[in-house]
Amino acid sequence: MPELPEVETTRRGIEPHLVGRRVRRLLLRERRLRWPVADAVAAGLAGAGIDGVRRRAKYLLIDNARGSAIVHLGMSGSLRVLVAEAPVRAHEHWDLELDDGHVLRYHDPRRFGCLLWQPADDVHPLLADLGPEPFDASFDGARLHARARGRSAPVKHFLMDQRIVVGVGNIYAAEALFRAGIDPRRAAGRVSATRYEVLAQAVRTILAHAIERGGTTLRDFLRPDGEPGYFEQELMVYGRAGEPCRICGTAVRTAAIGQRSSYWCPSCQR
DNA sequence: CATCGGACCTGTTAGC
DNA sequence: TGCTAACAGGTCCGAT
Repeated sequence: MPELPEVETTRRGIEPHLVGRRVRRLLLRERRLRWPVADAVAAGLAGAGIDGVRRRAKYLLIDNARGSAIVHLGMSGSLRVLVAEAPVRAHEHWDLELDDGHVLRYHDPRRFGCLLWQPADDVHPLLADLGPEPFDASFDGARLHARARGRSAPVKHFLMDQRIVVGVGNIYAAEALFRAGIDPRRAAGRVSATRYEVLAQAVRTILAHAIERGGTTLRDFLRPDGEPGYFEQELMVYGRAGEPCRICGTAVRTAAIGQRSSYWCPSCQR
């Protein structure tokens, strides 16, 4: 589910409810997420005031003076702010109980997400090798072109590599490559510097627009207020196999690229 | 180092 | 209508 726009939408939704609040405790119903939830997380959070809610790549960081809780939503995770009495549904694996009677509740049927603890002044290994944020100045076509040199893997796969640039997953890789007019199967090393400049801008444009729309809801993504995201209505190729390209009318193609389903317009993308 | 396949899970949908 | 297989937004890890 969640790529950068969904995670950022989640961050913006929960931040005003969390910052300045004190955590009563972490209520864990199921520790078996991507990695077992360590006792250090509850110990790090309990009793401390929340200073901020940040996003790095597709990770959310809930900060206090002792460190940060790291949340990843995996494929099917979502967070909502609810009153503490709200009935618990299936797959709601933990609650962060706040001092104002609300809880931050985590829902994740597939349990590919995680909840980790990062002590202050420490960088968790998962965050150590991440590439630049798409909206940072260090992300540009020149960097993409340089890193792609000699790579034979498809450019779509390259764009989804979080060491190259963070936040781009299967949906937005397809959409950005469509916008840039690049065939997703093309070898990363065989895309020109000029076209990488176009692609970098396309990534920023697509992600920014998706954030404005509250992300993409395909099946179960919900914003923290329970509303779906509305970017699905604006998808140009993702999930549109056989349907006419919105630009030229050619049937949108689909095929697996690196084990992931991909969609593109064979006429607009070369 | 780059690339590939498998692994982790459950729910929904497509196809017979 | 019912059963089964395929597939789903992520990404780590080990083998090659």
